[in-house]
Amino acid sequence: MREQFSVRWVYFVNVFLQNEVVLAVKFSNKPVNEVIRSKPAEKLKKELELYFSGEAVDFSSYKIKVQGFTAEVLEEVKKIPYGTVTTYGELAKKLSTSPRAVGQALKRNPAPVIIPCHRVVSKNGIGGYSSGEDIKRLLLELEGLKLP
DNA sequence: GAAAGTAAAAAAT
DNA sequence: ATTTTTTACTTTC
Repeated sequence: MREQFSVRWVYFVNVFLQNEVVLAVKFSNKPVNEVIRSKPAEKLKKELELYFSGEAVDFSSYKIKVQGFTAEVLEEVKKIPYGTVTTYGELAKKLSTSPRAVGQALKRNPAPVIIPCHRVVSKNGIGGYSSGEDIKRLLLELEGLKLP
């Protein structure tokens, strides 16, 4: 049983769900046709709309479809509070791994925004982003951060 | 199993 | 300020 919907922002943010587990989040310039059946999906859509209007919303209770090392990294990422950033190196220290491995895991993150991987930046610079660095910047600005 | 590719960082130059 | 290791994990032979 699949559910999906779009939220309008700079782009359309398309969300795909299955059994209350987030399968994927994608940015595109076209919306998907909406299929919502469950309450949690409806709630998530409202929370996303709030988030994109500039409110501090916490998505850390949502489940994402990932396993293994990637899941461990994403668990840590979910703990980063709204409006703050951390570095690949610091995450690596917590997980006793290397910054590069952290980057690998974040690249494989299927659900940007819900997993706030845009709050992980490089030590001197912004770092990369799977949906484009420009989107990463916009997300950080939305959370009230100033970038050099 | 080995080799190459990463959204990085530290060390050396 | 640029280049060169070092690094741990995945992906692909």
